[in-house]
Amino acid sequence: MNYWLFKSEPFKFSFDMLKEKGKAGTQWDGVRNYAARNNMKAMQIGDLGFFYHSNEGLNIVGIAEVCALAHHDTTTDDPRWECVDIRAVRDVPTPPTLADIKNNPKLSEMALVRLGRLSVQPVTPEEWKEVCRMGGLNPAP
DNA sequence: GCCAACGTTGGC
DNA sequence: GCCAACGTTGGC
Repeated sequence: MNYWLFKSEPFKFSFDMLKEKGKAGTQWDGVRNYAARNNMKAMQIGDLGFFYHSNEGLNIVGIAEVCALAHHDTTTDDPRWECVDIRAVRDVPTPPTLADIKNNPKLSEMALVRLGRLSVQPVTPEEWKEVCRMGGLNPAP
């Protein structure tokens, strides 16, 4: 089991919209970055990921689960681009903000801090536990 | 709205 | 295959 972080602008696709998709979830399409795509190709069914709102909110608002392995992104004809499907698992009770994360020395190596523009990021188990603790999820899922 | 970071493109 | 130019992202 691995941990990840999905970034989205809430006015384009928010965590609430993911929740409305229900158990079937939705394909995480539109990613046109090789590093982000490679992360998705490495995902397994049942992997968990934080759902981060960029531009507005700047916080980790929910937890999502990978429910389909990487497959062709149907929003393009280009065979290079693949994506996984994810579904909402639960809200984070007290969403940690980017500032909170930057202020936590344990999280100074997080991709969210170091590689701000990467839209799909790996999260280490230590970072996962720490962010869950900050978010009011204890023990971590 | 500005600007820094960084990925991509294209000329050589 | 290098590197400058350019475009996009995203925090502030």
